Amino acid sequence: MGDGTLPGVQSRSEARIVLHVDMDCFYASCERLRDPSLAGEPVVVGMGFEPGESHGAVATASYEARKYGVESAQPISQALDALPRMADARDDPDLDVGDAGYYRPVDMSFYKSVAGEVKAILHDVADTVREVSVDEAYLDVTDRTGWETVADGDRTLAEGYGRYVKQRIAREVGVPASVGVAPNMSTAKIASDYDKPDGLVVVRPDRVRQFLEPLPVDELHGVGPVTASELRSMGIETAGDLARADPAVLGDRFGERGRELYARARGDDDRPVTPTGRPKSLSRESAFTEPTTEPSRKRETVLALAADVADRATQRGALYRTIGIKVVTPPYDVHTRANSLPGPVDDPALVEEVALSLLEEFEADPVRKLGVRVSKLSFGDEEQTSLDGFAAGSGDDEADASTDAEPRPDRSTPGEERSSGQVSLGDFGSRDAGS
DNA sequence: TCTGGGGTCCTAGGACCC
DNA sequence: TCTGGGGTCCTAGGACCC
Repeated sequence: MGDGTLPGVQSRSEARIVLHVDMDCFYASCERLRDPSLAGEPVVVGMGFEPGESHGAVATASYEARKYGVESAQPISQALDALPRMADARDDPDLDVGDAGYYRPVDMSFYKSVAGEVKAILHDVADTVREVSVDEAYLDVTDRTGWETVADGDRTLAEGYGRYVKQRIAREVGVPASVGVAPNMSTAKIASDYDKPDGLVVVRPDRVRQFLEPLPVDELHGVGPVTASELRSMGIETAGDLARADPAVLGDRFGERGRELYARARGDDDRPVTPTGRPKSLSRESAFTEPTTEPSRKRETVLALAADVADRATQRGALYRTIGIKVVTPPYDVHTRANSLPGPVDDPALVEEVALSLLEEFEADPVRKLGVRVSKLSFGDEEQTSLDGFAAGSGDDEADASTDAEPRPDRSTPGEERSSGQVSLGDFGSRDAGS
């Protein structure tokens, strides 16, 4: 440990510097941004909070609301039991206004606009930014700062940089963030979570192992309830236990993931921070208030979801090669069905048709939730692996690189004459439809 | 925990090909 | 109808994450 105690000096290290930026209860913070009177109040944001709706779940709870036991993913009914609506508390003499909260419906487009301001800062402070979700990103700032300790002893330049990023977000956007700084992604992720909200946790390269050592396994990214309880049954409670376990045994038990977890627990993670990529799939789903058997309701729902997904794909310039559905039957059995096409298309009518035909199998089943998904996406500006000799512009395809907003202009009228310019679809879906 | 919505990655078995 | 191996694609399901 006797490194770099000289004033402002180099303990020269090749270690990377990765920041994980995690916005604190982001949706609630956004709500406070447009309604400052919510500052310091319990705020709950979720689906199903519109007047007249009674099912849905919590997307985000402010830390004040969490004190009452409100958690994200909690059913709305439970949240309301733990923390009544302010409006109800005012009307009801039995309820205490001091123990009530503010409920807001999710307003994604607003949150995205706030997130856009945050992202602009992130791209300004880092060369490489990987956005994981609307409220979370990894940054590689190796070239912008260093692991050198500064004069007063224990602090590093990297810590100052992390503080700077946090403060810029707070000052310029007005929302709090927690930042983790570490030599790799998995440790940075844990660090940002370590002192939420409004945290700044720095894990120097020489302290990674001791930082991870005492953490319960389920705080590792990638360890959920199933893996955690299996690990515990093996006597592995902490990251330290995991780091000392036999990697071969972990490999046998959990496959590739086991070996990966072992490495992460030891602080070994050399995944580079790669820029945010294209989506791999697009989906839309919705739940019924209660399970339904009615075939017509199911079909209508699937049609609406299909139209929605296809529309989003079109807007994002995505072509899809696989169309699938998801059917959740009571108690909570998830079934998926999918069909792949001979080549990528942008064809809303086909999404509806395929989704409906896949649904037929569940005609008689009670269903609590339905979803439609398109996957195997490709994008207009990518190199088009030309399908069965169709060669979308054989010879000179760099010419249409500019048409990325409208990848396949030939596809116009949904319904009639499909596959005019696209790959021929053959008798898609006739697999179980007979003939 | 009686469970919302949008994603990612991994695995396993089968079809099919050489 | 005993049988080899290697590779790819597809589908379904599972675990996990925010």
